[in-house]
Amino acid sequence: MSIDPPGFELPLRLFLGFRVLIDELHAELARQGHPHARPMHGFVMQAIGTEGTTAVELGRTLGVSKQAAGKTIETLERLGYVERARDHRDTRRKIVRLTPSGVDMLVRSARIFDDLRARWAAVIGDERLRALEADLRKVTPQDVFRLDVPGWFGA
Amino acid sequence: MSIDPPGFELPLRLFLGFRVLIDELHAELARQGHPHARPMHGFVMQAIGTEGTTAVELGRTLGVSKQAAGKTIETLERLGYVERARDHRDTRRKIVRLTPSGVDMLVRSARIFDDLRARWAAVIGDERLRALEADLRKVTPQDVFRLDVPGWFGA
DNA sequence: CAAGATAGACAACCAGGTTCACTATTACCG
DNA sequence: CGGTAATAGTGAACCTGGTTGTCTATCTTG
Repeated sequence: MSIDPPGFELPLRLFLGFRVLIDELHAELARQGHPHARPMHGFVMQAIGTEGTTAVELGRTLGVSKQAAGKTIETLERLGYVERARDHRDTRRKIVRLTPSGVDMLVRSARIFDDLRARWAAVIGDERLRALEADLRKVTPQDVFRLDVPGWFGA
Repeated sequence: MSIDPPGFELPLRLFLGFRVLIDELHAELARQGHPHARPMHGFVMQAIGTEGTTAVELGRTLGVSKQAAGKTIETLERLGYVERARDHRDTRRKIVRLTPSGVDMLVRSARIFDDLRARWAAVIGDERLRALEADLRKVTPQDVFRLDVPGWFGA
């Protein structure tokens, strides 16, 4: 029959948990040869997927304008994570595809996230972690990609 | 004996949970007369506290440069949430203090966060919510203010 | 009292987002 | 079949909120 914590702790803890995972991911990615990876890069590349996509499509997936998506693609291209080729069936379109380096980054990220999850499981217990994930699924939207991550904070 | 979800779901769910709470907070704040409140404003004002602070101090608390803290204070000042007065014992310093409107916003935020937490409790159960918070405390840093919230995502 | 530290402010820059405007290409329909 | 409408990409101008560097004014201290 303990007293409830103040309501503002919950969002803070959620955000801190997110930050801890993301920070550790990128520290480890840097060690594994991806020092320029940024939090949103992996996320965007996941949205690009193995099939490739276009700027307009990516913008829709991420919930940002096509111009913003275009800028992000440019950055990723400079870093060598994606490449663009024109679509021969529709010469307006430019297909964005992951390069081997981009795929490597995603593969490593997946492995690191699994390791981090295992570390959490070791701390709080396997059952509790699964319960935590199940509970969060109940109070969050299903569509995991429409984070509107970029820019949501200042808007 | 179910299969573990992929590790990348955990950070996403944490972030989504955070976003849901913050978005609902600001929708409700807008309804209650604070339509210009932004996610970081409440956070920064919490860091300013009832005692007041200075730009340099605030920057240290938040983990940003004093210039960035100064810009944020300007914004808050334009919105009428804080005011600056010079310190008579050290005329270099300018003390930043919450205005009544700023205090009102914080008070309302606290109440709304409590309500939102209660809604989560109704969905996943009181015990489970407490367990979730307790577990997150185990895997996140104690110092809740050094979020480095502003700008961490792009850096 | 001179030298160093500190507070605040200004400028230039960067990242990433927005909207508006424009071109090139494709799709549709009378 | 051809003209109109829709779509893909790009550029420009602007906003926010961060950064570093520099400068002045004001303590603080040896």
